[in-house]
Amino acid sequence: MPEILEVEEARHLIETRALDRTIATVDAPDAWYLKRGLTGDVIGRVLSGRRFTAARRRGKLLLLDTDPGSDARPAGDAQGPTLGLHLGMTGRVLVDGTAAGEPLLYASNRENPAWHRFTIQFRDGGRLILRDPRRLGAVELDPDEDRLGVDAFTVNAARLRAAIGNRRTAIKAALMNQAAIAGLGNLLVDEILWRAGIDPARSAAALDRTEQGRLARTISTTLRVLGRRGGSHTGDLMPARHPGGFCPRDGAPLRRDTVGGRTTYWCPVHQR
DNA sequence: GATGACCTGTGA
DNA sequence: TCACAGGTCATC
Repeated sequence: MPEILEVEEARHLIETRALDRTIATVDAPDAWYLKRGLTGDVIGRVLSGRRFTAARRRGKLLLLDTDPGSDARPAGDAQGPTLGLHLGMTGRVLVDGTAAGEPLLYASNRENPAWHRFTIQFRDGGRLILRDPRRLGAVELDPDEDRLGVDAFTVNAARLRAAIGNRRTAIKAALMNQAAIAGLGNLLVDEILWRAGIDPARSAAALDRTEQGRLARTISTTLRVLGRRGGSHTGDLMPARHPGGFCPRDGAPLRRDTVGGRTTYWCPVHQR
């Protein structure tokens, strides 16, 4: 389940393995996967001959900058377009056959070429693949980065207050709103609110200053701790996050509700 | 602001 | 056989 931590792993993989390699061809067999009118022909023409110069990330959106390319193109372009990659729910990036964080898994037979929604073939023979069984990811060109709010890794108390301080919606829904704070998904938000001791259904605007500060620190700490552990699924709440589960902190039966349209596990004893 | 559709693999 | 998972977007 790619949330900000998994996307960051993918970004790092691309940064260390896929920059400065000339693109030969692009294989985009799934037209539905290309957004905003983009076609396989266009993306192939636009990217061939260029190299990725930087791998950036804003929230869950991967941003790959390109160089001007060497072929006949309008002179004076300082750089080429930016490729935007969304991993959706099941998307993973592979560079030369390896995926971020899972060096051995893809050596198994859990590989299906039909899941390769987008492939970049480099002239050196290697390739970057976006593998996505459920097709909820996306590829676009020059995405609008400003549709996303402040990146969750940079949240502090002041930014949190500015982003969601006066929203009337449930705090969980506010934290998952990518236009407010970019990067947090269902699992991370449940873990964060559980750690911070905040009821996910409370109005975001109802949090006082103390709670805002605690929540901001918890977001920061949780991202760093779970990032070191290996991803969104390594949270302390995760093993108990199933029907009949008990709170790992105080042993109370967890509640399972729908908040912000998503399945939510939380502890009615210490989350208030 | 809230809800459902999109899509398909997984597990009960 | 079917509910469920979940990021995002259109629509209510």
